[in-house]
Amino acid sequence: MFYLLQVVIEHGVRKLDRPFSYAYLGQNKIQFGERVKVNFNNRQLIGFVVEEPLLVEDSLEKYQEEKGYKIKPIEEIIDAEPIVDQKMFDLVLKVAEYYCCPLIEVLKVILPPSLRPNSQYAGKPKRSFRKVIVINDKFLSTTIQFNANETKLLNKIKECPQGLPKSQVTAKKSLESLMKKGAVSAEQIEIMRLPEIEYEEDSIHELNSEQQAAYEYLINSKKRVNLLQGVTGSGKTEIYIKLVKNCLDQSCDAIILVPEIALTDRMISRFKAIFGDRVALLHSGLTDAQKYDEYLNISREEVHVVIGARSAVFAPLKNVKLIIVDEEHVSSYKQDRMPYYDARKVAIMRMEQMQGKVVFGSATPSLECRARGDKGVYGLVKLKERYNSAHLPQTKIIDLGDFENIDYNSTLISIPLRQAIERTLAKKEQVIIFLNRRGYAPVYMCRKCQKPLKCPNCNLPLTYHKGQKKIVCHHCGYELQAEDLVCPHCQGTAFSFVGFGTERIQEEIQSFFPQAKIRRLDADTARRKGVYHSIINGFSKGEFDILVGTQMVAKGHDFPNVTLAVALLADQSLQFPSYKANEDTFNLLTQLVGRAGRKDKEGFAIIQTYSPENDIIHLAQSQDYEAFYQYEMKNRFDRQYPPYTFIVNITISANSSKEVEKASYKVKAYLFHQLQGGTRSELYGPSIPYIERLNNRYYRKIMLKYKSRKLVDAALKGLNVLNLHSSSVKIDVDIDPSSDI
DNA sequence: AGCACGCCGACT
DNA sequence: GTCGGCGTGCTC
Repeated sequence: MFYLLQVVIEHGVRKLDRPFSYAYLGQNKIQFGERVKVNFNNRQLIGFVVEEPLLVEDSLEKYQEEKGYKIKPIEEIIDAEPIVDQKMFDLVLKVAEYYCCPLIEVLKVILPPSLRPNSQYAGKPKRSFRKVIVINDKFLSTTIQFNANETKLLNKIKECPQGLPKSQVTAKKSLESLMKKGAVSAEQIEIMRLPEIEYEEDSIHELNSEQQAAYEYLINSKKRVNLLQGVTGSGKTEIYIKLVKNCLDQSCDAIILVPEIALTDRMISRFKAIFGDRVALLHSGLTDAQKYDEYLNISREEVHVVIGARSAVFAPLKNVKLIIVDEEHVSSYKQDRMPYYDARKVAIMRMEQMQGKVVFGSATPSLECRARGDKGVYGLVKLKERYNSAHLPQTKIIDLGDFENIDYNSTLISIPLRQAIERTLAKKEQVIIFLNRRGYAPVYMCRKCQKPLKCPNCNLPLTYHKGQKKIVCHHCGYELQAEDLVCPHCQGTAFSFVGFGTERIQEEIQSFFPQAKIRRLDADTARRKGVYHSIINGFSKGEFDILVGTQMVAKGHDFPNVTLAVALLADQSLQFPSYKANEDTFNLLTQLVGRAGRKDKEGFAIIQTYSPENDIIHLAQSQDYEAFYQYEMKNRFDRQYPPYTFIVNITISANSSKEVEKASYKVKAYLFHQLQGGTRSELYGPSIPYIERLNNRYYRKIMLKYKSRKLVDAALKGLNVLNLHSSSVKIDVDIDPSSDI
């Protein structure tokens, strides 16, 4: 007699993505949803029990003989209780199925690090206990005499309803005698290492009539998914708060997804002020121990609202009936590594399962989302009033190709731009300058042979970092000291740099405005913890005049004294070889321009470009989302990209270019064969991707466009068992990728 | 993923 | 004659 277990093992490999049978012969309870230690192919691994154990009456030997394969007993039960419940597991199954990725990989993302079925984390932070002194209940009904010291300690203990931590007791003698008399005793209590959330006092605001109408629309909508499209400053947060309150009033739970916790502290503060202890915050800044406690805290229904980034969509709340996705258009909701899930899609799956509602909020919704709103697949409600009534800045496009605008002093900081900065500084107002490239110069070139230095692992140009005196690969992190460098082609020792990064811009602007205080915000300066916030807060308080930086400066945060926002080179994101380049550029420029929108002062924005006639740049200039939406939908239709089709990126990689070449043609031939007869799909490639080589691995890409998923599913599943000869070959499947490169 | 098994080349 | 390269197959 034994328990038969179905166990998935920790390796996230397609070939092993199925349950293996194990036996449990012990006397303890073993349940579905617990982790176990198993011996798999002579190695110690962690597995996860995916079915309720089955009691088999036969002996293990007899059963093995019937089945014709060996069934090993498990080594150990890790969890005393299930760590995933049936409902969550059903969601995990759906996600793994939709995204064609191993089940175990999805189990790993939904769990905090120390609960993951992964040997790497074995024995990592668990519960934490502390010894406390508590009053004995029985003692309350008796009368015992105490001396002065004992009474003092007793009163101190009485003040702590949770018990007085033993470490805080200084009068050890008195404690001893109190314990002897039976008045108090020592107990182990579990402590939660949850982080404090800072917030300012606040209460629920009255909704204006437009907000109220939108709120009622969302409450009454019969649609599973609803889009709340509201211009910046229209007060979407107020509506979120009302929706969450309504949800809690019905004893249901809610999840609020935000793109990045760091950019959302105002909203978090409001939620915390209004819902207090019922709110938990999940983010990457927590320690493993905190993540563990937070997971437990949420599972035990101590909280009913969870705010967090992408993975918070899996928060183990038991009765979620509302998921709000703020800034729905942001691409960070899609995970760009295994498992390639999209939190927006998972939110819909989870609410379909729970019969709850999804609310997507955005000022500039993604085309997919808005198109579904227009088609009536999603509900759609708009907010058009700005109730903080900041008006749009005057936006000027500067043609960098026009010699009138450029002089020998700088090719990227045009004459009109310099004048605008000068005017702004003269008024004691602030400037934001955006350039999407960090470092000093993106190309470092030998003067003798004119060849740029390239990364030996990735074959891409190395970026010059002047401050650190280094030449760095931005893709793999490879770096060289800039001093005593020798050209690998011609042995030349003199180098020059081409192009601009934020570091160089900071230097040039400083030379034009020696008196101005300038700070830079990019992945280099924000590397150390807290630097990001100190720069943002410092700029907000007016501690410096000009903020130069990458993407980071365009997002979130309202700087009341910024009246000039500058995109130095708008072409950069426009030229990006992705079908989403237009959409990303429009969003980026719209956001950046919005940074200079002021209530009481006149705001200005400058967009520099070599293509001043470009439609997207003009649409961003006029901040006209509706026009942009119409324009880009036509573009997507003409080129048959989402939302008119679905796409899948299949990336093949191997240790040599020969291997990857061979394997990619094999994959293409296989898929082509499988999709024969299906008229609603098309294959492109194999092509050489933008990053052809990374860390000495070679890459090829195949894109699949489809309208119906039917045949596609079977074809992609077949990749699991496709024989590719060489073991270094990997196939990565990204369903609904965030871009097509 | 990670490991054992097995079949060919170039060494003591 | 043996050591070790990595192609192949298997894991409850």
